[in-house]
Amino acid sequence: MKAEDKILDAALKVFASEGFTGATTRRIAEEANVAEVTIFRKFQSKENLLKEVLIKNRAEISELDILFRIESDTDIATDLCNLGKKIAKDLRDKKKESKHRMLMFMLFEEGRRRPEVAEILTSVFQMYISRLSEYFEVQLQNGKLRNINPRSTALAFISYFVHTSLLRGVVDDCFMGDINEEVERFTDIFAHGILKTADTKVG
Amino acid sequence: MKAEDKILDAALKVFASEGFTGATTRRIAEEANVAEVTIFRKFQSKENLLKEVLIKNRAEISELDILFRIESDTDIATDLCNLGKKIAKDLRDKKKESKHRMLMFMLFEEGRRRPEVAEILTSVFQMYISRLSEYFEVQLQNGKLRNINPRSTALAFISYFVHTSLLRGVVDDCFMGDINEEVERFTDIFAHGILKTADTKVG
DNA sequence: ATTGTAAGTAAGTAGTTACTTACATATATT
DNA sequence: AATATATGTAAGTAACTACTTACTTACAAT
Repeated sequence: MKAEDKILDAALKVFASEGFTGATTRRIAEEANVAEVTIFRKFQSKENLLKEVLIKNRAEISELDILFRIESDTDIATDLCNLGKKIAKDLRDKKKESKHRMLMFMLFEEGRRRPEVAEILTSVFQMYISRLSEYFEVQLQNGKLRNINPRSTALAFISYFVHTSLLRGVVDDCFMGDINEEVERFTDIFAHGILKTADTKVG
Repeated sequence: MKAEDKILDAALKVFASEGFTGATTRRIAEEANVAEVTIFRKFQSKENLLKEVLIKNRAEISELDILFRIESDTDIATDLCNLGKKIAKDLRDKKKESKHRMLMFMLFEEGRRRPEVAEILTSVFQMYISRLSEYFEVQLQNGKLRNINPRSTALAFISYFVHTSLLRGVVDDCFMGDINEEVERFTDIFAHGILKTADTKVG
């Protein structure tokens, strides 16, 4: 792994856990196993390092687009449950040291201070919401859903996952037991909330 | 207003917007309209100032308990909608410069770094969830709800409000139109998600 | 063998920050 | 009037941090 990439990865990690102000170039260098001066040779300034971290991960996030593409199963409740599990799994995947959660934290924290960061958070959310909205829109036209607003519905769905994932980063696992079970419970409520009642069809 | 209180209020404001590390005692002093040295005379250290800010606002937050007490209206959908509007209103109340949102941001941000802060966030959430759970529990025994888990349901409900409130602090209002309308849409879905279907009763 | 490149070591600079000390002033209490 | 208490002004200290400079080492290409 090249020094530049090691630094970028380390920087994301340290920025996410200490915040931009709290992160020191020394710690980033330690984390990356490079000399501190290498950071400045490659990235000129801490400010610019942040910029590059965002650029790199923005690209990575865009590919995440796929995560929100629903593999339709004819059954909406099952669709949502599977999607939910997929999202929840991704937001706590330890293999990639939970890059998405680190990014999420950074975007939320630094977004309040830096418009460029807020702009990224905005566009990421817009992407997620668009994807989900499309799905709801289609199901609405299929006559399977009650009279709901697709965008608001998408936001509500996503809120649960982002919030619990943020919460888990702070209070780890004290509210929630088994994650899959929790997701099942949530998506069950959610699906019932938007579907035309089964009874209506039967009756 | 006494210097001590001016400092505590200013500190919450600055801590919430800049983070603990990013907040300087100079800025807090400016914000409070006191000399910087007064901060140290009253609070000894920045660290200790944070502690006192938490103590003061923890007491204030405990009173918030009332917010989650549901004024029952016999109709669960209406109950939840009213509760939602009450929460949403409180989380953006400008009169108190949105103290709750400032606190929320601070608890989420600093909670990841300071166990004492995480502990507060935990207990605040536990209080909220308990209150709501009780309500769901009762309605469950009244036979009005589907077979849901009260605690998971409470968490899901709260997630929407915390998340949208956090989001609003970063991307202000770009996803959501009129807040009350959004809340109505969400609580409509949510109520339908947990209630025994109307059709069942009719048919 | 020479040169170029990527990286490390070491020392230093300038600015900031938490916190201190010493002294002055205003206000309230006795 | 005298004293105590709360606050301000001003100057300074020690530590830290972003960033620089100068020199060295390792290695690959020519």
